[in-house]
Amino acid sequence: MSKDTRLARVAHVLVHMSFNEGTATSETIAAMLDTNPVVVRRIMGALREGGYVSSERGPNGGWRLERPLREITFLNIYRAFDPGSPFTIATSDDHPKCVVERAANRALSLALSEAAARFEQSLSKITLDQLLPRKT
Amino acid sequence: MSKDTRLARVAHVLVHMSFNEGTATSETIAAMLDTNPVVVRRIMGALREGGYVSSERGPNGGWRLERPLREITFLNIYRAFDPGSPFTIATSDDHPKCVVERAANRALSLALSEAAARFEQSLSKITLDQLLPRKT
DNA sequence: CAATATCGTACTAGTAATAGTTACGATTAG
DNA sequence: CTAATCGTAACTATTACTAGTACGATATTG
Repeated sequence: MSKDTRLARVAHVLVHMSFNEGTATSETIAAMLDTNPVVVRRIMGALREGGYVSSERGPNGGWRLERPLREITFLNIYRAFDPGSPFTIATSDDHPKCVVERAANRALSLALSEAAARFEQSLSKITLDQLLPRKT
Repeated sequence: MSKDTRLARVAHVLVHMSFNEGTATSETIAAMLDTNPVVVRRIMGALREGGYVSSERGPNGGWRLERPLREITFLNIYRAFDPGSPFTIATSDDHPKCVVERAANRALSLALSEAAARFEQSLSKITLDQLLPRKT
């Protein structure tokens, strides 16, 4: 599978958007990310549902940042994408009735959920304003 | 990407192998996992390098468990597979010179490595003998 | 109302990892 | 020598993504 880079990319974009009041079009943002406007619409669309950005159609439309950077965390963004498991590792399903397989799956699931909880905890501490360049 | 189920599957197999002294052929193990002997050889081959199992060729050959279950942890198995990142999430690489992107990548990398450390810590506490059915 | 800018979205293509399969060679017991 | 078994290369299938194409919907402007 190719990796999911949406979180890092959109964090990057939102910080740049905060530099310019007004709206940025999908095309402009796509140029920033070396990609296609459709990719941008998909990513930004997910954030819109959480109220972090808004969009307007038609001429002079585009995307607008709706919250200050310090009020948006990596966890907010991560959850906006409605992600499945962030792991490439999963339990097995060969013999669902085998008590040994079930015990192995239970142990692995616990380790995965502990790691996922730690990941979300770390994400919750990162706000977008922390990404601003220091003004020495 | 399809998910990596090797850890759960091989843990299951090793526990069953402990029930029978002697060797188990790749074919026998493959039947247990509903798969093909070649898949088994690939998975078991990785464990052989860590000394957890050994293999013998020729008639009456097969795979033998070389360590007691309580001395094999999920972390031992996980590392035997020489895994890359266990995450589906990665940093972005669109504008490596942009200070904002770099800051976003740094923050995300830290969260990922904290979660990975937690995962390995959890795996290190699971020994295979914990998967044995309780004899009430 | 016409023209154009812009988002919305369904559909297809590309990608990267494990899983599965086939084929065949190497080794060893008897 | 024969048969059982592992070793491994090469190829295909599956899965779950991201990336890209095409076209429709909507809103502004004159």
